[in-house]
Amino acid sequence: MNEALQQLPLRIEAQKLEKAAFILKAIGHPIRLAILDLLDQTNQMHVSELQEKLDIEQALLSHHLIKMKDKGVLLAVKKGKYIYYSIADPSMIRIIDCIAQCKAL
Amino acid sequence: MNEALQQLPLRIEAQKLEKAAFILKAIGHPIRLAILDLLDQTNQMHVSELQEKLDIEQALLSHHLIKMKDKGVLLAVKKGKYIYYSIADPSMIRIIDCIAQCKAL
DNA sequence: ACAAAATATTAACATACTTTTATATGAATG
DNA sequence: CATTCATATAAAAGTATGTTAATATTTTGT
Repeated sequence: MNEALQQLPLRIEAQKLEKAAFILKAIGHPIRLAILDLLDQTNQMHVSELQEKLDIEQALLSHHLIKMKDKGVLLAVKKGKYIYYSIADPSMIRIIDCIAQCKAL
Repeated sequence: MNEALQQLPLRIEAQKLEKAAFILKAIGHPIRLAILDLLDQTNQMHVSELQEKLDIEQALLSHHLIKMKDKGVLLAVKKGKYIYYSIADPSMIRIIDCIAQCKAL
């Protein structure tokens, strides 16, 4: 990203812009938003539970979960057979709430 | 997107998920967030003003503006020589504020 | 140890996004 | 009316993303 953005009269600093864009890109997909919505409600769920709710291919769900985990959006904790996913950062929920309440959508 | 999502116990309905994802994808880029930040502060700006602030290629800026306009994020009004862009929906600003204030970023 | 269940990994493909360079359009001005 | 300024469009190239299908890994129960 452009260096010059560093000295701009933006309310959001360049580094934050990068991070925000990174997060938005990481969650900007219907399946991912659905996952976040479910995890926000239930605190945590394992993959099979999510798969049942979402009714999508196992590999596809796994892919989305891992991508979000890799990008720091989700946490994964293995408990025996299952892997429980949860939302990494509570402030993430505010973005989701914001979307959920956004009348424009 | 998966039909079955329609009957899910999600707080956010399937259609809203699609729209939200669409918007998030449309704004999930550092340059676009910077544009939104500037437009939010100034209400409206024409392309040259934005270009000066952002210091990026004219064609690149034009591309981002038009994409956001096509996706309903921005409005464009031609006044003689200039084209003024503004944020289409005020509730969009809440998402941006949310991002700006998000400590996690 | 074996089979089944839960999840990840890989490869392949299609599609979409970002950027650059070059060119076109249309409005304003001397 | 020719030029300059503001902006868009097009083409090309590189990169990233989403999806499917097939296979592998790990854990559990028998």
